[in-house]
Amino acid sequence: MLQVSRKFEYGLHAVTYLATKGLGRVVTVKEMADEIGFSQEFLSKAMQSLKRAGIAASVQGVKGGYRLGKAIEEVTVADIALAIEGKPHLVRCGVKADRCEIFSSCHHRGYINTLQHKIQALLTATTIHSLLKEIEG
Amino acid sequence: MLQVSRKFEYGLHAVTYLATKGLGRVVTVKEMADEIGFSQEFLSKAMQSLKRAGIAASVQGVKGGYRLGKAIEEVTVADIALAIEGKPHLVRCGVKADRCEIFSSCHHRGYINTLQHKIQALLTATTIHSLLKEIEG
DNA sequence: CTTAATAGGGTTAAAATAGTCCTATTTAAC
DNA sequence: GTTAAATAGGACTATTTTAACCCTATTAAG
Repeated sequence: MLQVSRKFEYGLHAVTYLATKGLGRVVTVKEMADEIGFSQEFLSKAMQSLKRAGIAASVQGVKGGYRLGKAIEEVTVADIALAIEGKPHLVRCGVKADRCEIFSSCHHRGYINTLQHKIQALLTATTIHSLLKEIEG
Repeated sequence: MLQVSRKFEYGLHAVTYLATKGLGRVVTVKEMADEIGFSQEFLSKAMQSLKRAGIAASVQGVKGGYRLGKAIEEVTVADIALAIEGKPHLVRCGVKADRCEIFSSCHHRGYINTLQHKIQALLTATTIHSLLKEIEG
């Protein structure tokens, strides 16, 4: 429950790396994987997802690599989650459709949706920058 | 990412049921499973977890069943998550131990922990009662 | 003493996650 | 222009987690 996937962790870590050790240059997946100790191939997939979402930008070819695609102040946890995991689908109404009139299944969908919105709002309000600052400060 | 498990969903739904349709009596797992359309056996496991956590109380034997173990105002989403899924372990530092000096792995653990605390605080602040009220109101 | 319920261990099936492998494309350097 | 180092991405496999099922014990009402 509410555990982040490893791919999300890789992405989060990589963004932090780019924002702290990758300023003014492009960083290869190999460097990040070596430094951090992640699987290069798998981190590569995460970077591709981040690139598609505009969070990272890439340079192809020799001397290529990744840099941030936008200011770190503008990257939220929700952005990274969306880029890597796709739309969060917290709600999975297990109630059979034909029972919907019997019990308050719409209430159910309703309040679990409310919960989802609360979590989503929190993630959207949390930038990577702010997380880094909280640790340092 | 951040998707609730079915068991958690079952538990949440059951607590709501007890709080709305189970007042002043005990409700069997069979009744809840039939009404809501869940697997009886699996819901039973969820109820056992809720009972161990004090969220539900049980009566054994014929005419037995479940009722709420505490006031619905006092049951939070975090309580149900903890009862059913165990301690939330959002953080799973994938960084190899011997790399910890090289990169800011403690920062990493630090800020993902900060994120964890934020989510936990939200779930703890959210009672089932408040969710139900938000929908109705 | 039979029946309807919770309690719970153990096993299996299905789904999601994590990781690997291979190939194509891009581009700097020689 | 050939080579080498990098991203891009499709396809596959292994592992882990989740969901579900089966079976037996225990409890208590009638």
